[in-house]
Amino acid sequence: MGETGGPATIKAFEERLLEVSEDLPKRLRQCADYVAANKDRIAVSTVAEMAEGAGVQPSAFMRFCQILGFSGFSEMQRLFRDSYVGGWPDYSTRLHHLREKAEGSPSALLAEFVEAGRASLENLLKTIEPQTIEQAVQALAGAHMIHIIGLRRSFPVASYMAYAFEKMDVPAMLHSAVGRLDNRNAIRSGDVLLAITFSPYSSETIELVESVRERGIPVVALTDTIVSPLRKFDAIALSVSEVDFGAFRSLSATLCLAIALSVAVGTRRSG
Amino acid sequence: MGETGGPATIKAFEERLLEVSEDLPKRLRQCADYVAANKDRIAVSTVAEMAEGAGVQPSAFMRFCQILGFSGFSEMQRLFRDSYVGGWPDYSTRLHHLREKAEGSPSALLAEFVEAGRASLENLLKTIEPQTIEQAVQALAGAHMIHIIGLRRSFPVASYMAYAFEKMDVPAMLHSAVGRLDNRNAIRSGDVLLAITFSPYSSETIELVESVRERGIPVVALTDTIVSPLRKFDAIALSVSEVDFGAFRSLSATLCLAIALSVAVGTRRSG
DNA sequence: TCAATAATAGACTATAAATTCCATTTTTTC
DNA sequence: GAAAAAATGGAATTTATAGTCTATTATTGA
Repeated sequence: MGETGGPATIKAFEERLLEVSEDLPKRLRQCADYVAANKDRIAVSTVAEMAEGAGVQPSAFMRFCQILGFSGFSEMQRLFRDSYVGGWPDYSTRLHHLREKAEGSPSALLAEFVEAGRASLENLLKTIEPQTIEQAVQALAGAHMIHIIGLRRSFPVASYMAYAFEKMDVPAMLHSAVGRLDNRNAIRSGDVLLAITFSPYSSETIELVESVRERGIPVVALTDTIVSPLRKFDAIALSVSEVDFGAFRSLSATLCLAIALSVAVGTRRSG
Repeated sequence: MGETGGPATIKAFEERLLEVSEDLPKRLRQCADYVAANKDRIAVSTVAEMAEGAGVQPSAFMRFCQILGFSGFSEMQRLFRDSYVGGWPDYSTRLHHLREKAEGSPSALLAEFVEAGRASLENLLKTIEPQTIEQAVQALAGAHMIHIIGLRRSFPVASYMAYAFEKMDVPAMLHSAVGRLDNRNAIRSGDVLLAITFSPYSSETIELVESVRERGIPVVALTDTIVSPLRKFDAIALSVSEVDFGAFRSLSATLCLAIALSVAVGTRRSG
């Protein structure tokens, strides 16, 4: 195994990866993406594992290693094994460390939000009732068109769901109130409204829900707490309580629920 | 490969090591001493290497592993490898399988996303470098105006940051490409561009970054992995790797970083 | 010192992993 | 739209590595 001209340092490796990954055929690009996102795995995985992770055949992964300039996987792995600095402290130690260190520093802040996010996620699983999601999925999957509304702090959630539905060929429309245009007449019988709102609840959203319910159109709501004003309108309500830190919340749990709901609806429709 | 009763955690391993190493014959004691001092090497070494390090024969090292309660070296190594890649057991493939089977009630799907979100958050803490966030905060806090761009899947993140900045009275402008309006001339000297993009990278974002960098305006980037095209443009890049489900990710980690960054900038400015 | 016991080294075998090769499919080019 | 080139998947092959077995050496106690 003589020296082949592969990258000799992690830095050189990264540069080479960047340089090479410009135009790469499909499978090899998958390798590049997976490797970029999981560099740390190289040292402790087999080709087969890496290949599976990247969603390709082991032979494809081998070719990828060679394109990078190595003689094969083993040589590439050696680079990572040699520069491996293991013994990272575990999550809770790191968290503690970050929190203590320079209170108010950006990374201490990050640690707080990460912790809040984790707590929220845990809580989400505990509080969500399977049958309620099931109802929501059923309603949304049967809709001609899904109308999504969510303003201010809920707008990110609304826009992400709109994106997800679009990707899965589910007919959906985002009511974004751009230019104060009101599209409520686009909501027709057979459609469903998906309303997302958190305290303080936007009046626009509440109003839309109210007017739509009067016309007998089903509403699925993503909201917080059980006292949400949306409860009055007999909607299928999924409530998420997000742990907040300061005035802001990380939205981790909300988005998790949102994306799970979207994917469930998407697969239900095509299935 | 049946379950052998070896230590199941690093902690248990350490206890067992301590307990055992009281009275051990010469060679086995060498093993114990070497392992105690080089626990991190176990994950990336072969028996032969470990044995050489300890100054014993491979077979002696094997016996040592068995005394610790493992079936052999491989089993002991697995403990260290698994704990290194930390609760991130091949989510991409797990979720992939889940989708293929289209099996999975909505709540099972939710559980998967929650689990993926949790792992992503842990990983975020592990990979983010405090000094890079610090740089980003500094750049953003010193800007006259923060211009935010993030399209498609990144749009939720962009819009949430715009919302957060607004709430904290930080001058910020969201470039949303509504109506294909191009606002690039609004970006002036003294401003900073905050670009958010994830694979597949929107060409609009890349182009904007490129044109802005040519004018010498600083760019802070929120992106995934090191192969992101934004790397080329010498931006302050914060990379988050998030587990995805086909085209979707729960964005938990990304939003956590985004909100932490926003709040840090907000307090830095008013402080 | 001698027997009995335990420990060790080194060779041997089984196994798992890396790597290569080629038929098949996909993409490009004319 | 056909021919050429490139990319891919999967099986076959080779190599490296873990794990086992046994003869030899050290250690202990009488």
